[in-house]
Amino acid sequence: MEKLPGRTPGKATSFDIAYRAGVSQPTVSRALRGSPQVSEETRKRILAVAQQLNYTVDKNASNLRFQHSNTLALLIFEDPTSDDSAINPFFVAMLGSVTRACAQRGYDLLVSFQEQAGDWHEQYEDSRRADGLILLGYGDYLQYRVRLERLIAQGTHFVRWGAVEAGQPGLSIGSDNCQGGYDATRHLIALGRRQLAFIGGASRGCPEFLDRYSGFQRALSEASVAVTPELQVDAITTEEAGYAATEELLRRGAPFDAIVGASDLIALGAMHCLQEHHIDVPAQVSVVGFDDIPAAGLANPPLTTIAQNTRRAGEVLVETLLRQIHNDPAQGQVLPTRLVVRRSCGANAQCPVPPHPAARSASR
Amino acid sequence: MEKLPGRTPGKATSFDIAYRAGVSQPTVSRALRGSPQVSEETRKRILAVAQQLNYTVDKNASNLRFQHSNTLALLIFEDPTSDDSAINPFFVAMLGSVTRACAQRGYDLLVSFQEQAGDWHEQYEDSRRADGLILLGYGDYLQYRVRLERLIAQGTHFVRWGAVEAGQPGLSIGSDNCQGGYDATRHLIALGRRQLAFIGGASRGCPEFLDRYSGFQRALSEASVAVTPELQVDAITTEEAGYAATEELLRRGAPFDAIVGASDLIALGAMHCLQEHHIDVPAQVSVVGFDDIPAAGLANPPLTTIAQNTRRAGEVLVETLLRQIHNDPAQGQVLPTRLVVRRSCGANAQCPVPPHPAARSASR
DNA sequence: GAAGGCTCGGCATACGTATTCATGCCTGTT
DNA sequence: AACAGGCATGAATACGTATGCCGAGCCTTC
Repeated sequence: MEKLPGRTPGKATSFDIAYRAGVSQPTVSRALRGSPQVSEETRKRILAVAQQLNYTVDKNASNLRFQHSNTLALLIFEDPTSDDSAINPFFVAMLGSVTRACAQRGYDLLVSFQEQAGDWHEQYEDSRRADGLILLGYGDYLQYRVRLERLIAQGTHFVRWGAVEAGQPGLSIGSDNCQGGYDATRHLIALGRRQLAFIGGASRGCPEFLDRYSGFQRALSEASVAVTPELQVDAITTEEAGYAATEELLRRGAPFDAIVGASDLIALGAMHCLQEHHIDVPAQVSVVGFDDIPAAGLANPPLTTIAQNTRRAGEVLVETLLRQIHNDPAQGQVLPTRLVVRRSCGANAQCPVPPHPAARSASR
Repeated sequence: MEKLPGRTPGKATSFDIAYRAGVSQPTVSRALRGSPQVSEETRKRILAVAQQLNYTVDKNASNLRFQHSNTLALLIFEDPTSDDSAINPFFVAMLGSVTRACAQRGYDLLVSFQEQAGDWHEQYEDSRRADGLILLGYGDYLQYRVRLERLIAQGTHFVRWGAVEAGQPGLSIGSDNCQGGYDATRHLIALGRRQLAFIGGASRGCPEFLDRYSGFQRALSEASVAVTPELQVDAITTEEAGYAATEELLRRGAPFDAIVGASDLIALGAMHCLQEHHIDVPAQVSVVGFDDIPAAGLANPPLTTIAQNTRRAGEVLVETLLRQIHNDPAQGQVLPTRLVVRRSCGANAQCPVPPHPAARSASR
């Protein structure tokens, strides 16, 4: 069945090029893919025609032939906030980083928000649609464990962002949350704070928060500072939760001179609550967060925080996933964090309030 | 060529299902797609086998057959900031909204950041990879005009987010920037401010900013307030630029009691600069932004701003694009904005400082 | 001068799905 | 009883690309 010579109304195919260039379709394919089997002269002729016709390879056909999609899928698991603008800023940074890492390697990126209630059926579809999956979620993965094992049983390639734990199915990439929590706490202790509160998940399931808390604990015990149970409050990672948790803290009445937030959103909420109660940050209470989201630097005072290396994280996630896809040896990785000192902790104080090392108590 | 009965190591195909169910491949396809031509009994048998084998339709083959991809592409044009975390938060909200709108309609979403220097070649590829394109960019599109016209000539379906202007190639969806600028300015005037500064693009090319500025101008002239050239400063939409522009404003020495920022990032930068110079917001200077990014509500004081309806925007973008793809009549749209009053303007002041209507001058 | 190697390009085919056309069976009607 | 007609399904094919295999020239070499 020979292709008609007339300019097809739709997109040009390799048959159209072949006809115009006076060669066969396979030769066109070979020429465009740079096969050495095609003479330079023929190749040039074909390329000229292809350019003239604005030809591009049909990805669907190409993918079908190659049996892969040249696409990765980023699945973002998030609590159903119902408000679009409330996407966790940290995820956003990851999204940007993953996108660029994919582009660098010539992969397309499919993005999908997985409402927690969402049927995992989509994942299966995605698994045919993409060569591999990147799972991004702050929350605890325990509820997804069944899904993960199903993915593995199905032979789907995937990597997971989150706490790196033994016994978790699949490969995990994550920040060193424990060390981060430790660094943040040590910094506060070095500034003379002795009554430290921790907001966000001393007892909740989210593994990242647990790790950060354990770093917090370690720093305290190393400095021989007592851990006060009244100064531990749970919170999910929203500003509102941080605000509410801080009110709870104030209600309890135990004095504190520093707050470690398990995330920046929590820390920002805490800062607002304190300011609302006319408690000066950092003069009376130091605040430190975790993540280094954009809003952290924009806050007043700018928030001291533990930065996660999102750029590197995206690269490692993509690279690890690709190794897995290509059946190269791959393994989980723990990424270092970095303390970013701004003003909310009381160090670097360009504001008129010097960081007095003396212990303070929170006034109501 | 009959498919071998053995369990193929890779993914199950419709032939595998057919063999197990004792029917032919076309019947499987028909059954799964819900064709009335297949008897209920046969359908049930086929569905059972399909489920048992974890079968899903191969999207590449399906798309090839259907001649479409069931996928939309979101192209984000952004100044090369080199820092991933610096993705414009407004775009992020749009991304979330577009993602959900796509998911609702059963479309996949491909996301790609187009560095300004990036070769538009990618777009062509995308155009085969996706059924349509959503173009998202704050900047001025003039430099892309050639590209846009090329897209049209190529018959590519696309919609553009941005200022809705006559003469722009293609369909545009955008907020009513002019009205937004007007509302923000009127609000400040109603609060008694009379020396209003505008930061961000009175003269630059970005059409959105120009529209916002023209609304600013209209509000001033309606209230018979003079427009002071010394109080207009250009800035791109980053916090640093807003900060720098405000310093320039202070350097010029002309008194002002309010600042309209062409975007929230600019307004936040301005606020920081003022606070750095010990100028109280809102007591001495009111500040209003535009976009209502998450950081606006988190700032101190919380930023009064003009909110764009990102949720609706995503829906309209997707819907319009799909209409275009299906050759239904479609047209550009202007979306209403909404004034969100927080504290940075001086209204709603729960802080001890009442909004004195008396004119103030900025101290250095 | 003939044989072998090398270069280049065409033929056939496969990837997995969805539709058009053809076929056989069953039912109902005169 | 014979035929029309509807119904369920199978056979064939198309979507566009990429590659194994083979054949046709051409050059080299003894």
